[in-house]
Amino acid sequence: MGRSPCCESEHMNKGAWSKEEDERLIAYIKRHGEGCWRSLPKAAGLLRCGKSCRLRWINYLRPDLRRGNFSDDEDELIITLHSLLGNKWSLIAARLPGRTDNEIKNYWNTHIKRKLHARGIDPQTHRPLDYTNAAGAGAAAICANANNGSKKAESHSTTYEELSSSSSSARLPAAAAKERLNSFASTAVAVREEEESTNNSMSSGVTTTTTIAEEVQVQLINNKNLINVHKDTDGDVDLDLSLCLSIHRRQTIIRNNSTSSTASTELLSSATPPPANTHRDHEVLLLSLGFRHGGCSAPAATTLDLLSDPSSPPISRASSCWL
DNA sequence: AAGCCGGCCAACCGCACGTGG
DNA sequence: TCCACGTGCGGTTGGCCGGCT
Repeated sequence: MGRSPCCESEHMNKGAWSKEEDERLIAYIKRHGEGCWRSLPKAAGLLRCGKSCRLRWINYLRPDLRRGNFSDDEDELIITLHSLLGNKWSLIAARLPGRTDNEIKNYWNTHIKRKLHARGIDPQTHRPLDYTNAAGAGAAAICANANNGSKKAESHSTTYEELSSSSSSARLPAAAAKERLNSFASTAVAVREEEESTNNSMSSGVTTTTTIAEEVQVQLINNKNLINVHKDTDGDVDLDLSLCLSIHRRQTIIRNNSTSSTASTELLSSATPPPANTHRDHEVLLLSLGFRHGGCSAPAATTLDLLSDPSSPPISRASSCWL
């Protein structure tokens, strides 16, 4: 069953790489760039499978790698990101320039786990060890789900009901989440107002449909996309993830250029549309907004609804896994 | 000095995903 | 829609090394 291994040939080298192999690989990639890993070994004259070459390059030979000990700041960042993302090492590595997923994974298993145990914290659940032991099946199920990123099939079935029916400490921090989202929506409005005040005429124009008072609706037409932030009169907030990504980028650009309105305008005009890999960008965006990952990935172009009260009717969308 | 043991980490393995035919 | 293929990801393995007895 399945495909035969890529390196089934008996004539392939395995195990540690020699200096000569490293040099060959580096020289080849310098000349031809990364990619086409399957055909690379033959072209580079290496008796290795493509996977092995890719791994060696990414984890060891890449020039932008940052070797050496992890700093305390990196430790804390890894712990924080792990509490948000679970064992999504590649996502965590993406937030630590120069570090690889493999390196972080190893570091987690050999250092940080012990460090957290010493602090009395369960490294999987990020809860106090005594609490974790007594938390019951509900919380355990959620934590297991949160740390089961690679086994995706069932995680999308997680419902608000399931989350809120588990132990009280595992319940959604609905009020806090709502507050964060409201804050983000307000900032989005501020961005719109700033754009209007600068009276810029960029091609990705801005249209306003309502006032800010009770109902906020921001529509930013960014190249081919429409950004929609909607705040109901009862305080619930909806926003389209793929599109608030653009808002987020605009915010960043504006912050970085707050001293020069001209520069802001120019940069805003060149703001890029959401990338192809929106799935991952949604996760990064939500993290940056302060949301906690609850076990599944945000699907592309979905809408995030936050309910103001845990007693509200359950939602069964995948997006409900963002807490 | 020799043997044992545990930590560390590079590398491997199997599976899932995205894409193109 | 299905399948094959290339690639990426997370879990696991195994060899090396240093400390301890």
